[in-house]
This record gives sequence, structure tokens and C-alpha cells, in this order.
Amino acid sequence: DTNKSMCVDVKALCKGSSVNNPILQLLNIRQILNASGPTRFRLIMSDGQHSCSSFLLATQLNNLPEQNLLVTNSVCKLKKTMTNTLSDGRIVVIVLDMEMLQSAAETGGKIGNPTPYNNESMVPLCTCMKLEAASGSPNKFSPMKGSPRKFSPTKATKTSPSSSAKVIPIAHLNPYQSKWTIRARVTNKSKIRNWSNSRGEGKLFSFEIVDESGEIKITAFNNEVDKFFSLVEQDKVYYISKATLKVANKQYTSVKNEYEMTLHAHSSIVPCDDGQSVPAVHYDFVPIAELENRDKDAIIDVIGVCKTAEDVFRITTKSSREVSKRTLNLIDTTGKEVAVTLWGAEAEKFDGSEQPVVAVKGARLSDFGGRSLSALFSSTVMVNPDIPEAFRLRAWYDQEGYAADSQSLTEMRSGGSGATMNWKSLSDVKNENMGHGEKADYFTCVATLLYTRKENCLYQACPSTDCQKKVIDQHNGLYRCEKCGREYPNFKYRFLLSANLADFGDNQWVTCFQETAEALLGHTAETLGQLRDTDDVAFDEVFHQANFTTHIFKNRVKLESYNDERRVKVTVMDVQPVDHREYSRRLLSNIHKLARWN
DNA sequence: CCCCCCCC
Repeated sequence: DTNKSMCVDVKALCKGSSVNNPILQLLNIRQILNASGPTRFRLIMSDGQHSCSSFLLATQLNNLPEQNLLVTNSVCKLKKTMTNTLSDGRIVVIVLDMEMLQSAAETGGKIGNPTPYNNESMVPLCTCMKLEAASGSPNKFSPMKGSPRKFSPTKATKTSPSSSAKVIPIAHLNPYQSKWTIRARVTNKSKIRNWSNSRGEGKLFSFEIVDESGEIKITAFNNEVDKFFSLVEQDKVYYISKATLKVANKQYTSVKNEYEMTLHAHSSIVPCDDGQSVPAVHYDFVPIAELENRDKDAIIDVIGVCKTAEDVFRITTKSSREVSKRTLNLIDTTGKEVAVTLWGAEAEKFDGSEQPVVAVKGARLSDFGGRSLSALFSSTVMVNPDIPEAFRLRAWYDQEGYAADSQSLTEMRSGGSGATMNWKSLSDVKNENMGHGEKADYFTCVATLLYTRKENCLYQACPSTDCQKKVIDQHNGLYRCEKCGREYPNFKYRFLLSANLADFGDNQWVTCFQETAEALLGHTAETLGQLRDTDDVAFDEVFHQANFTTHIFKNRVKLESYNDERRVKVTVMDVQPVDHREYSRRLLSNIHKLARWN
């Protein structure tokens, strides 16, 4: 036949004669939790050349545990029928051996030893009937009570005003054919937006729809906004007919269709109440490593595990609008990470604490920091979506991905966190003989302030702006700076604070100059100097308060000689508060790495 | 017939 496939009679298929007893490899069983309908399972099967999927109600799979199942190298015989539509519109009739599925479920979905089969007994999945031929008696071949009669002309006629319209797949739409009806699910409904430009003004909203065959974007203007905005609901299934098709502008969308649709006065949108089998989204994921090779401004779909997420923050745009933003770092099995920025409500409601799998449909690729992604108004962000890619990623991440030494395509400048940080414990500093080399070493640690030498923490420094030299009190009301070579009637206080830091394994004397000491003590040198001269109790209290506080210390370490004695001098370069979430993640990651290598 | 999509 024209499909180059083996075509068999449906009745013969049901009888189970040898040739009509195809053996399929069961690739995946996925549970679909449907808020409005019964729980279903989606089975993905392959005959080695083609793959196809089919739905199954929960009641038909009694013992299936409530988790996704990855069933590999299994075979199942076709005994029980169900229908499914291929992406090109053909309908496949599939029969499944339920016992086989249940035994797969009982072994946790994994079948260790693939059941041997010989290729001769396999029948291509295209063992199918043309769409038109399937109309005879759908119930007979369907295992589901009241199952959706896919693309049934009867149903379309009843609910659609155009009786001659045939229900066709979205993928078959083109501008040269006007009498059609599609049945599809709404996936990305926008708000109503007003526009005003040189060509006039008006309002519009748009939405995307998807069926088994593909997806398309639909836009409604002005009167059609009034007519259809409230009728069209996110996630619901509709029969749609009599809309205008035009060539899509790919610059603004990741919807995979050459065309897009505009509604007009005679367009028809009719709710369909048995659309359970219509899928919910259509993704075309780009592996994260592959983003390096894509053009800037490309609109792409991405999926990854949210390894880390920043807190949400408010920023002011160039046009002085306030908006929330949050950046996530996604990682996938390519071992690469990429930063993805979410905006507005999406940023505010996002919770990355459980490291969910995140899929973004229609994100824009930017060259900021090398490569990064930004969600658009038109993007769809899905947390833990019910798709095989998400399950695969989850399994990969939990088993090995979490411990992988991953690299981000997004290079964060300054900020400090990440690659430039040389995290050490205080015992590492000694054990690794840090600072003994030609040049100074730098390390960062999380440590607690145990003790500060308050006695000599302040010195009298040259009052000139750029000089920090200690001045000599001439005891005549004047202070001499040797560096500047002159005397001043005044001085400024500066910090030179010796402090003892400790972590779980060791302690270390360090020196803090002005800014770092101010950060630790919470007072400027000037105010503390005054306090020392006026209020001993308050002065002591400042140090008391600072004791046992924990911070992130960034330090410089160098071996120095002093009075013939060589010892390591540690100078604090920066003091930052501990981000406990980030700190905990790092500890966990270290634990995972240790567990992995031992 | 829109196409705004933000910050570092």
C-alpha cells in the first residue's frame, strides 16, 4: 500500500492469527494524573522501527504502583484492542496483553531479562487503517467504556456548525483548504492586550493548541476577543473550524508550525467534553550543551533539573517598571548547566527547594554570560511535567547527575559565588601548606569568630584621604605621617583587628583591616574610636556581640618572616553573610562526592 | 491587524 506498511484487516487483528499477533517493545508506561478525569496510563511502544503510544485507564491496570515505570526490553503480545492516532493522522489499532503489563508492574516496571523474540514475528506499527476506514465500529475495538471516538465525523457534525467539515489533525492544516475541523487542547492562553501603532489600535489575545499531530498558534482580535476570550479556557479541548491560516512569524514563537491561525467573524469554537486523549503540550527540547551552538535570540524549549535557584528579587526596568525576577540553574544529562530567568508571577511562585525538573517551552536564548535563557510572556514553564524526558532526568539526576562536576554555559561575572571560590576548611589550609608558595594563596571558608583582640584594634592613621599610614603622636597636638612627610592637627581611626576564627576542625588567627573589621563588628572605626574614648561598657559590648557570629571569610594566605620567625599570615579580604541554603547544598554535594568515590 | 518579553 502507499504507506509502505503491512496493512491488515482489523477483524483479523483481533482474532490473533499469527501474522496479526504483533510483538512490540514496551518502552515506557507513564501515569497521567488528570485533575478532571480518571487516572490514565500512557504506554509507549515500539516495533524497532516506529514508536507509538496509547492510553489505558487505571482500572485496567489494577496493580500498577503509583509511580512512573520505565519498562525496557519487554515484549507484549497484542490481545486487547485500543486505538491510537499516529502523527500523520492514521489510526493504529493496538491490542495489549494485560497480564504481561501487570507482571511488569510487579517487578517495579523493570524487566531484567528481555524476553527473546525473533524479528520475523514482528509486525510494523503501521499495521493500521487509514483514518477513513476506521469509522466502522469504534466501540468494538476499544477497551475503554465510552472512550473518545477519535476524529469521529458524527461527533463533529453534532457540535460544529459546519456539517461538511472533517476532523483533521493540526499537522494537515494549510491555507489552501478551508473546510476542516480540528480537535485540540488549549495550552498557552494569553491575557488580553491592547495595541496602538501607526496602523491603528485594537486588542487581541492569543492561545496555542495541540493535538496528537502537532500544534498551532491562534490569535483573536477585537470582536473575536469579546466573543471567544472567556470561552477559550486553558487545558480544555475544543472543536475549531473556519479560521484563517497564514504563514507564521517564527521570530516570536517556538510553536512548531509553518502556519498560524486568525479567528474571524464566522470562526467556530465548540467545547469538546471527551478530549482526554488529546495531549497537553508539544515540546522540542534542545539539550543544554547544544545551546552553545544555537543563535542568539532563538526561541527554544529546554528541560533540566533545577540544581539551584536564586531567591526572587525586584528589579526596576529601563522603562522604570518594577518586576520580579528569579534565575534558575538547569542541568541535563549533557552535564551542562544553563541559567534560566523567570519573570513576574512565574518568578514569585517558583519553588526550587526540591530540585524539581523544569521544562520551559519557548524560552529566548541570550548571550548574557556566554549563554543563558529568559522566559518570555509567551513561554510556558512546567514544574515536574508528566513527560518521559522529565522521568528520565529525575532518575539520572538522583542516581548520578547530582554528583557530576557540571559546567555552566552561563558564566557569572563578579558576584563571586561559583567557580572563583576556593572553598577550604581551616585544617585544609594547614594540611595543604597553603601560602608556602611564591605567590599568595586565596581561600574561602565558613567560620565562626571566637575571639577578637580589642586592645589594639584601632590605630591613629593619617587623615589625608588616600593615606592609611599610622601617624606618630608628637604630644603637642600634632600627628606626624612619615609617608606624607608632614604633620596634621588631627588623625582618623582605622581598624587593624586580630581575630581568631574557628570551624569544625581547626582555628586560625587572621587580620582584618578597615572594611572587614567594620563588617564583623558592625561599627565604623570612627564611631568605635569615639566609643572607646567615652564609654568602656558600650565599647566592650560591641566585641561581645560579635563573638560567635558565623560568616563567609575570603582570605589571602602568605608565609611571612617576622623577627627570623616564618609563619603563615592570613588576611581577611572580604566578609559576607552565610547563605545557608547555598551552604547546605554545597555540604550535601560534598557528602555525595565522598560517598561516590569511597 | 500583534510581535511588548524586562535585570545583571
